[in-house]
Amino acid sequence: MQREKEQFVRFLRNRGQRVTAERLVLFDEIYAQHSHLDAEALLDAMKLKGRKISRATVYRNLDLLVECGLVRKQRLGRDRFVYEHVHPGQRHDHLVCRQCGRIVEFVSAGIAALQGEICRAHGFDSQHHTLQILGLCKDCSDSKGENG
Amino acid sequence: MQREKEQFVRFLRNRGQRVTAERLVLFDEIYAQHSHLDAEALLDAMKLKGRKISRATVYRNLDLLVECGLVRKQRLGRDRFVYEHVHPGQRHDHLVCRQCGRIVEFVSAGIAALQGEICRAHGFDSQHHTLQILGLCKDCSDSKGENG
DNA sequence: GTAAGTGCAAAGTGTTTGCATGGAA
DNA sequence: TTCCATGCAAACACTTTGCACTTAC
Repeated sequence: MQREKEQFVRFLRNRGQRVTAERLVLFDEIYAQHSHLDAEALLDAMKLKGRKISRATVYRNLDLLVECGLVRKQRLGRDRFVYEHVHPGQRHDHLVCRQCGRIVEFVSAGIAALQGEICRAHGFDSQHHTLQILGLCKDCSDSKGENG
Repeated sequence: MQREKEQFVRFLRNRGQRVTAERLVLFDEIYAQHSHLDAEALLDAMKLKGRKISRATVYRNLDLLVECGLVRKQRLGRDRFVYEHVHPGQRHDHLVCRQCGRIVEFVSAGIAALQGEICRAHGFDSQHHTLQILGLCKDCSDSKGENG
């Protein structure tokens, strides 16, 4: 995380952008949490810490982190964008529970191979992929079985 | 398509819902086009045919077709939902060009296997998946090479 | 000191909803 | 005749933007 923070600061300096307290605090929060955050959750987390940051600043800086390559922005089932810090090397995808919204990460070597193969076949120059598997997590499908 | 239309009509009757001119026209349009439509495109297509249908009706009936299982609703790269009629049997995924927005379908047997495997490993009861590969299509990456 | 960042509120975008009117069964 | 469907406009949820004030450099 220290390495990533330095990367972020370097990125800002290179572009003549400023290293503000808000940016650092947001960075810390995103890296402190392992989970998948949306703007609202981030806003709440900031408020809890007594560090109120405006919604606009949250959105603006999330985009900045995405540009920097440190954060990934995706829609996972919901209407909102979900942000997660990029794990070095470890490319993962998501299982999303339609009932409770739980998001589980998984890593599968097979997908990278598949992606390459498909792109070759269609003359695509692929940058990345998004794979979501939607369904019911264990807890939800168990409790569904009990009621039904 | 005739078979699907009958399925739709049966679906409506079973639920005590009505077979309206708007519903049939929308159905026809979605099945006439092979492409991936958003609500706006559908609205425009209707207008072009001199058959004006309100935005609300378009959205309401797209949802109905999704419930009926004849239409798939997804976000593909863009902010809008994209709708496509379901091809019988042929499960496919999408390549999305980030430059021009072109959407190319592909079928890969490997993904279904992967999906099953991953769900088993995580105790998930999977309903379906969405795989998007984002990148540059051949035309866009060629013209990029020329300019750069 | 100067340009970039922030907060606020207003504007955008895409989608959904409430309600009066119209139309299928 | 009865309700469901439609159209319209207003409401919605999330995100972006304009502008005056603040602050990093």
